[in-house]
Amino acid sequence: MRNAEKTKERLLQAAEAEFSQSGFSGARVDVICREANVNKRMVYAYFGSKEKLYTAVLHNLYQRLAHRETALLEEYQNSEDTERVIEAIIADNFQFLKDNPSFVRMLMRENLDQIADLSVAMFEKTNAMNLLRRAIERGMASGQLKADLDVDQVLLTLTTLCFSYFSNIHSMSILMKTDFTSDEQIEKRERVLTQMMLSYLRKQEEQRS
Amino acid sequence: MRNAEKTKERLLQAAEAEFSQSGFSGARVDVICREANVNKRMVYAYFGSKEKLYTAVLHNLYQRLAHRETALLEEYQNSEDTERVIEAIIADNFQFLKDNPSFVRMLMRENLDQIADLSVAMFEKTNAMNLLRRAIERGMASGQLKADLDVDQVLLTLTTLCFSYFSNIHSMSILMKTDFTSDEQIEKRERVLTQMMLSYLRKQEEQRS
DNA sequence: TGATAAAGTAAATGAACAGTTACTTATGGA
DNA sequence: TCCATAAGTAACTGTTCATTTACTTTATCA
Repeated sequence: MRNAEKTKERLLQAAEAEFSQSGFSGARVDVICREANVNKRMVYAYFGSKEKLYTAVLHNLYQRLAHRETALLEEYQNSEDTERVIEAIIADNFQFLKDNPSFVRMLMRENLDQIADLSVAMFEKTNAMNLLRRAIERGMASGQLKADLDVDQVLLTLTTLCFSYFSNIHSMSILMKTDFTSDEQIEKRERVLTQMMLSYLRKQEEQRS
Repeated sequence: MRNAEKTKERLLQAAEAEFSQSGFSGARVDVICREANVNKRMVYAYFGSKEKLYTAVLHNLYQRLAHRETALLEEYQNSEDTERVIEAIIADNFQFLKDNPSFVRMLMRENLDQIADLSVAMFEKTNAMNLLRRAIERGMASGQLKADLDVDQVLLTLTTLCFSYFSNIHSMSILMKTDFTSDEQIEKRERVLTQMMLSYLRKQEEQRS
């Protein structure tokens, strides 16, 4: 009946929903407690303050991301097939962002608010970026990809294209009168982006349909 | 000494700064008043409520955008040169987003919060999107561009790439250890994006260096 | 079994804040 | 010049909310 771990877990989950929905200052500790079915007192017992609860939520989300990235890295770090690696990274990104809408929202808020130190620390450890960078550099060296690519710009483009599909999905749906939140549209977007990026990166003579 | 118009204007400007900085619930009416050097009472006399003040700020920003877009439309709506039109639209987007960081922030917040009715209404009137659509369709018909493009996806890509450079500029600067806010980097990004999009859209045989 | 520490509750406290009220001062037309 | 009205001020009100306090219940192990 009494279980500190479970209670913490429920608080964390409710907090993730509330903070990603309403932001730090918009979020209500009372709402979090109501949703979690936990007494307000426990927030302070377990987390210390609203702010520390927010940080815990953020930390938790970055953990999930890091976990996926590690798996991806292990699978592909020795792959010679540049195009497969790029495809896999895009696919992984799409899957993660689709499965974790609150991650998308929290990251948007981090971009708006101040980029908490925690985020800075996590960004610096990110693996997928390094994997992608190495894949592109290897592809350029081996002649699979164009030789004159600006690697940083390519990374920027690719990362940005994945993330912003999800972060601007609402305004874009209105702007283009299409529901981009459907699975069908998400899959389509992934396909289009992958093809576009590959066709841009590939050497001309290796161009395929 | 007393001037209702000037007072309103000062309030609006201070409100734009405060709302885009802190969001609706994070923004403090007292801060807006202090910055504007205006008594709190006047917010309620002139705008009615915090919420209506927010709406006025948003409206004002959309007006600025619409103004630019109309000018762009007049200049390019009859142009036959698809590539020049695309270049001009990207250039205009970059200029506007660079000059109006609070627009970027407010739009991010609209995406996060709920997309106010006002935003929906403004999105529906947007001109640059239609101009771009027509330019691409014309380019496809005339054979300047690939014939099998998915126009909606291209519009999505282009709009997104411009906006998200500015909206994610902070996390990206950290992630890639580069200050993307400098004029130099902004110009570089515009150049790279323009070239990338054009090289992707062009028919293969018309490919240039 | 019963004492003690952990888990949980309900209600209070006080600060921050949006919105109001009652009042004062400047301005411009009669 | 004076008065009607618009512009502006300062202090107050009521609410919302994060955080605390004082108290109760449950579990565990000596």
